Amino acid sequence: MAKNGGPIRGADAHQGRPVTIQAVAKAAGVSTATVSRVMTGNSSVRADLAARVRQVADELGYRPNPAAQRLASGVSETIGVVVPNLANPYFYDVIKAMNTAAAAQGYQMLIADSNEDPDQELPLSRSLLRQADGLVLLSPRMPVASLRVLAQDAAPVLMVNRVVVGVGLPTVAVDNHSAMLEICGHLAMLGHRRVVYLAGPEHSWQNTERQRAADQSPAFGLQLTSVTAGSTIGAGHAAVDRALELKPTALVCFNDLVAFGALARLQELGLRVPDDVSLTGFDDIPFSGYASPPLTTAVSPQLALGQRAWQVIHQMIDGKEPDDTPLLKAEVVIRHSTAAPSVCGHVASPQPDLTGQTGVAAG
Amino acid sequence: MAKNGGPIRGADAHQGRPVTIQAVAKAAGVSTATVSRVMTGNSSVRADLAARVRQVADELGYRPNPAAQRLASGVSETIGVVVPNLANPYFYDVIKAMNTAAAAQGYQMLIADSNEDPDQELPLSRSLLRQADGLVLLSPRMPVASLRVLAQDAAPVLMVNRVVVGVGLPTVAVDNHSAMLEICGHLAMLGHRRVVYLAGPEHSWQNTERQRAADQSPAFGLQLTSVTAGSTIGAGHAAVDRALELKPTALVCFNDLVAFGALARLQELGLRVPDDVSLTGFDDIPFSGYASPPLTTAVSPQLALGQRAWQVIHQMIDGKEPDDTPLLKAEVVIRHSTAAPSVCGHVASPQPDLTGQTGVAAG
DNA sequence: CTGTTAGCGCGTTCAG
DNA sequence: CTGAACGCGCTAACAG
Repeated sequence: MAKNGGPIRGADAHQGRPVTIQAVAKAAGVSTATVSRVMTGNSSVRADLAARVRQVADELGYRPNPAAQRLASGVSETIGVVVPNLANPYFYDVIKAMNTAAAAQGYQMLIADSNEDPDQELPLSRSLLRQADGLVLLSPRMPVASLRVLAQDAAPVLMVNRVVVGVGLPTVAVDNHSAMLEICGHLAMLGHRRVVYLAGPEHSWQNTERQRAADQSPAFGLQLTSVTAGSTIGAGHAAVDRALELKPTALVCFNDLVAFGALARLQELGLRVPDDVSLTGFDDIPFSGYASPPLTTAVSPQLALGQRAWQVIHQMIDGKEPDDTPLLKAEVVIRHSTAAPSVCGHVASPQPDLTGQTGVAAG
Repeated sequence: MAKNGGPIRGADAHQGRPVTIQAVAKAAGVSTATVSRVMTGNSSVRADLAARVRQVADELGYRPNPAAQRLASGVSETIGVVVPNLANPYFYDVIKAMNTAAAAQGYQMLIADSNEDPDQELPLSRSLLRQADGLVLLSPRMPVASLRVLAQDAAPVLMVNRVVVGVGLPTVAVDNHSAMLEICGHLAMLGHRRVVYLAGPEHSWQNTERQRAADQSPAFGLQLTSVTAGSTIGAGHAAVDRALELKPTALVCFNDLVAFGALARLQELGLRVPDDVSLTGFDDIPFSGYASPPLTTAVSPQLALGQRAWQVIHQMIDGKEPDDTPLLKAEVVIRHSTAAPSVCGHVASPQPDLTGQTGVAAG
């Protein structure tokens, strides 16, 4: 009389008690092992028996308890994702792509937001790793020592958009450096000289790479100075005034969000883009093409990145050695926020309604 | 000799075997029950004993297995979230707010994207509900029958931004109707007459509410027609041409994303906002204030909504009857995308550089 | 206050 | 191919 079906002891006696594998087994006149085999589909069961079990399970509305499955098998079909800022369109486009790919294979996503706090990342990561089959770190800002801790757990951990040699973590990343080089080259070709870079978050590898390219721009004849901004619209907005003190003819922004903020501030100041100041972003978030003027930026391939990230982490979970991914290429797309600098410097005098684009050749 | 510590049988023999509660118990010379009590902090344990256990646990790096905890206790400290589109900034801000509130109390978030497919929502919901302590449905599109199925599971399920009477689901929502009424009133006061509403997704309650308000606008003297758009930038972009056939002086958009798309299309067409056509959005996503012109829109309070949603679902999980939440108010914010209609209809002739805002009174 | 003992629901050997 | 039995790691009675 011990285990007779409905142990009425929880609060949910009326109809909420979930159907267990035992209930199905009894109703189908088989053992729980057989039900388990049918449900997982791993072992083989005689066809008619399997059909009967399946039908009974359906009728009873049986759905395995994930916690029990996890405990018994050690598999959760879940991946953890740590992201610095859940409210950045760049990240969530990557997440969406990953999620789509993962969902297609029955995996779900446990997401944690570190709020741009590098010290939060390790604890969050370890916590997720305890519940998920694998972990994806999006643009992690944590110190290398922390990465190392994660790496030696020997669990499937993938870094996206951060490259660190010597830590044994597989990586999928975009080639920020060469795209930023192209952006600088584009500006130089347009005739710009005094340019300022509105830099991103301190611990961001992407910023490091973009900054590195920016620092090389003297090779194109650019005099580039950096001003700290950040990764948000607000940061871009706030950094413009400091940047303008340097009398630049172009502003190169860490990302599109910063460019958005900068654009707004410039317009508040009565400066026109690109007539008075050229402006570039990075990432090509969906809004950038629709801004006015549409932003010149680099298409950081969110979709491909997300898909590739899933592929790699999936392989790792399956115990395969992941294929090495070369850096993904970021295409620079020239839109209307960049043009040749005006002859009279960044504070332009009132001008006729020229549509930009083919402005005055600069000296 | 059965359970002697490190059962070397899995593949991870060297150093990857997690420390179990038993290991801690043995090392501390207490029973597993005591360790459990110390870790959960529910029951009381003699102070010195507790301290010893804690220290041993720390030294061993013990961290409880969540699956086992879940199985034994029935609690996962996880909430599930179903969202129609993981790539919509509006949802993200709500999710981020919820996540922040939830994380502060040790809860995590399992997120599923239904990709605007109403039929995906029920299976996703049931799956999440099996693993989480509660479920939050963001702007669910699923049919009422499905909601009813979820409701009778007697599990904690909360709807956000959808109000359905008669289904027993608690709800947190924004008052879309009155805000939209205000938007229409604002346009009427400016002197607009021919207005078209770029409508949102068919199964969206928010669209229903906004549409309902729009349909009442004849009371203000507006002649409003609706054109189906959707909820994305692309949808707004695509709907403009159809809308313009009606020669409107203003476009009222389902949300800011649609407004963004519409704005871009209008500009491609050489129409100026607001000089030639006024434009309104809804939600006030972070980009709207930075668009050019900045969008007149309604501030759908994402932060408050997310916080409130967490409060309510948390109460439900704790078995309390949730407080009834009145509709949250959405403030209309007038920015620069709306102005009085130009006297000569929507295809304006070249005009002097008037700054908009206080334009000509219309007939 | 503490230890002993059952399970939680399922996957998985191991016999048959 | 199938069933019996064990154990995943932990919490929650129940005794003491």
